[in-house]
Amino acid sequence: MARIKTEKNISRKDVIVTKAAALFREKGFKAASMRDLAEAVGVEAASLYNHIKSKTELLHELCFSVANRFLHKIDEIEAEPISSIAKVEKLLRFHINEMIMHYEEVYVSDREWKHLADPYLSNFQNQRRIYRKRFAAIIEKGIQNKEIKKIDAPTAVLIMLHAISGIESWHRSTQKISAAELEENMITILVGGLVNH
Amino acid sequence: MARIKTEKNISRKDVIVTKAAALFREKGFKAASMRDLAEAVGVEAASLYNHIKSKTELLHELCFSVANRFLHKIDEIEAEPISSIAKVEKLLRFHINEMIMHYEEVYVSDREWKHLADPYLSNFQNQRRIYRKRFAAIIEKGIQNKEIKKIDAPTAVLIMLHAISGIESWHRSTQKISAAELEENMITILVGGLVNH
DNA sequence: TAATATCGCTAACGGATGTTAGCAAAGATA
DNA sequence: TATCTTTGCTAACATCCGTTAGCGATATTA
Repeated sequence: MARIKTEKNISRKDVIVTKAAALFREKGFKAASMRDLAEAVGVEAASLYNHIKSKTELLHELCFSVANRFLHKIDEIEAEPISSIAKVEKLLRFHINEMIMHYEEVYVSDREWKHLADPYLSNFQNQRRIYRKRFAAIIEKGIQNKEIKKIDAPTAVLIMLHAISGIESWHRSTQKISAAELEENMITILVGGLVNH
Repeated sequence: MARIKTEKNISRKDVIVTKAAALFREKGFKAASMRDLAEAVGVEAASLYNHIKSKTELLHELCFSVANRFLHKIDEIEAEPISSIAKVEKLLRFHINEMIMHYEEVYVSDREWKHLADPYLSNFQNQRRIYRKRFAAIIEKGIQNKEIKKIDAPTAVLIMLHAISGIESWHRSTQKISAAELEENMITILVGGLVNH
C-alpha cells in the first residue's frame, strides 16, 4: 500500500495541492484528470478524496492563496512613505519574484480561475478587480505627481501584469538568463515605460 | 430542419470556425464541448461533422491562420528601410490591432495551442520560436544602433507579446477607453520602455 | 420535374471523467 | 496488546465527451 510521503509540517493535502499546481499548469485544469494527479502523487484516484473534497477545491486553494499573497503585499506597499514610482517598482518586483519562485501556483491562479464555480468565481473576480484598481490608483497618483507619464492608468496596470506573466516562457526556455538578470531587465523596460523623463 | 445560415463568400465551415473561436475563448478548448458549439451554431452536434473533420481541426485552423498573419507581417516589416525602433513600433501596432479586431482568434491561438496534437503542435511551436527570434533580432539590431536600451532582447520580446495579450482584459471591461486610445497608451509605455534616452 | 449532392437529424458507440461506497491495511494511542 | 482513526484500495456509478452510422429532408443541377 503506497502512502503519500510527507515531511514535517507538510500535510498530505499540501502535497496534493502542490502536485495539482504543477499538473494544472502543464495541462490546464480541465485537461488534467484526477487520475493523472493520483499518478503524480503515487496513489489511486479515489484515495485523493480522503484528503480533499473535490477537484475544484484544489483550484480554490491555489487561486485564493496566491490572491491573498498579493493583497497582503499591496496593503504593505500602500502604507510605505515612498514615491509612487518606487511603489510601482516594489510591486512589480514582488510580482516578478512570485512568478519566478512560485511559478506554477501563480500561473494557474492567473490562467485557470475561469473554472472556479460560484460563489468562489465572483469572489475571485472581485478581489482581482479591486487589486487592479488599487494598483491603478498608485499609478494615478504618480501621474498627478508628474513622476509618471500621462497615460491611462488601468491600461498601464494591464500591461504590467500581463508582461510579468510572460515569465512563464522564461521558465520553459532552455537557455535562460539568470533570475536576477530577468528581474532587472523587466524592471528596466516596464518602469522605464512609465517614468516621465 | 435548421440550416446554418451563410452569407456570400462565407462557407458553413467558416461560420463554425468563427463560433468555435468565440467559444474556445470563453470556456477554453477543453471545456468547450461540441454540443456547446452546435448550440451556438444552431444545429445538432453530429451535424457539425458534415463540415469539419474533428474538434482539433478547428483549433488547427485558428492557430495557424493567426500564426500566418503574423509571419507575413514580420516578413513585410523586416524588408522596410526604417529604423529598428520604427520596426518594433510597427510590429507592436499590428499586434495590438489584431488583438483588438480579431480578439477571439488571436486569444485562442495564444492560450490554447497546447491542446494541438503532433505534428501540428511541434510545427506551431517552431513557428512561434522562429517568430520570436526574428522579433528579438530586430530589437538586437536596435541595441547595436543605440536606438534601444541595453537589455536582453528575448526578454523584451516576451514582455511585449504578453503585454499585448492583456487587451483581453480591455475587451471584457465594462468601461473601455477607445481602441485608438488603447493603442496609443500601449505604444507609449512599451516603446517608451525600450528607447534609449 | 427528375436526379444528384448537400446537409441535418436521431440514435448510439466506446471511452474518459469526477466521485462514492465499502472494505482492508497501517499508524497512532492507550 | 487492544482500540480507534487515518489512509489507500478495488469496484462501480452516472454523466459527459467526441465521433460515427444511417436515414430523411432540402437545395442544386439537368
